[in-house]
Amino acid sequence: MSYPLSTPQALRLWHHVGLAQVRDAEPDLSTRQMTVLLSIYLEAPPHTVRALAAKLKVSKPVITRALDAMGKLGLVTRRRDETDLRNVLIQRTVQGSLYLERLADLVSAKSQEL
Amino acid sequence: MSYPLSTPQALRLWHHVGLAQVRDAEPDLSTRQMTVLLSIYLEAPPHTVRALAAKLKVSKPVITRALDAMGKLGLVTRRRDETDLRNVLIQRTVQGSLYLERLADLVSAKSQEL
DNA sequence: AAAGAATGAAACGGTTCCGAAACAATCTGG
DNA sequence: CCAGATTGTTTCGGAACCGTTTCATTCTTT
Repeated sequence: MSYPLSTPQALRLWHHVGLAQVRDAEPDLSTRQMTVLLSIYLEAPPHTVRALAAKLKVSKPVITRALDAMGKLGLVTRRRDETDLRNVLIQRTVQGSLYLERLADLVSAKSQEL
Repeated sequence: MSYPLSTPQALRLWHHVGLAQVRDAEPDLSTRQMTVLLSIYLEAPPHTVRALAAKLKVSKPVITRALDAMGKLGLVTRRRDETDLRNVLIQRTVQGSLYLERLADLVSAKSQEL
C-alpha cells in the first residue's frame, strides 16, 4: 500500500532516478523504448509489433526499431509465430528482467527517501 | 506522507507515465535534458554550465546543448553573470515551471491508481 | 488459384545527439 | 601587462532516431 505522492515529491523522485541513470551512463533507453520494454514485461503475452504500436499510438516502424535496439542490448528477443508466420512474437529475456528489476529497485529506494 | 513503492508498483508507475508521454507525443525531453531541467528547478540557484556538468558527471557540451534545446522550447533562459562575464547563469521560466508542474501532476495522479 | 489484406522489416532523407578537440572571451597571478 | 587558467561555445565526424514510403512474406477471401 502507498499513499499518493505529492507533486514536489513526484518531481524529486524523477530527479533522483534521472540523476542515477545519467551519472552511471546506463545503456540509456529513450522514453519510447522504455515504454515498449515495460509493456512487454508488465502485460500478458503474446506481444506483437502491431499490438504494441496500437497501444502506444505510434507507427509500426517505431516498434520495429525499438525492438532492434533493445534486442542488441539483449533485453528482448523475437520469434516467429508458428500459427501465423506473419506475426513476430516478442519475448522477455533474463537480462531484460534484471534490467527492469534494477530500475524498480532504484525507484523504490528513492521513493523512501522523500 | 507516502509509504515506499513496492518494486512492481514502481514499474507500473514508470509504465503509466511513459505511456501518457508517448501517446500524447509531448515535446519529449531525453533523460539527460529532463535531469538538467529538474536540477535547475529543484535546486537553489545560481546554476552554471560547469556546476551542472559536474553534478551530472557529463561534459560541458552536453549541458550547453541541453540548454540550447530547452531554450528553444522556452523552458529555460540564459543570462550572463555580471560579476564574472565568463559565467552563464541559467534561469527558470514560467513555461518551464508549467511543464514540470504538469509532469508532477501526471506522476502524482498515476501513483494513486496503483 | 488469384487478388487483396495484413504483418513486419527495410530503404530513404532529414534531424538530433554524442564525444573529443579546438576555440573565443574573460579572469587571475606574477 | 601578459602568460596561463577558467568558462562556455562551436566544430567535426559518426551514430541513433524519426516519419514516410516501399517492400517481402504470409494469410484470407472469392
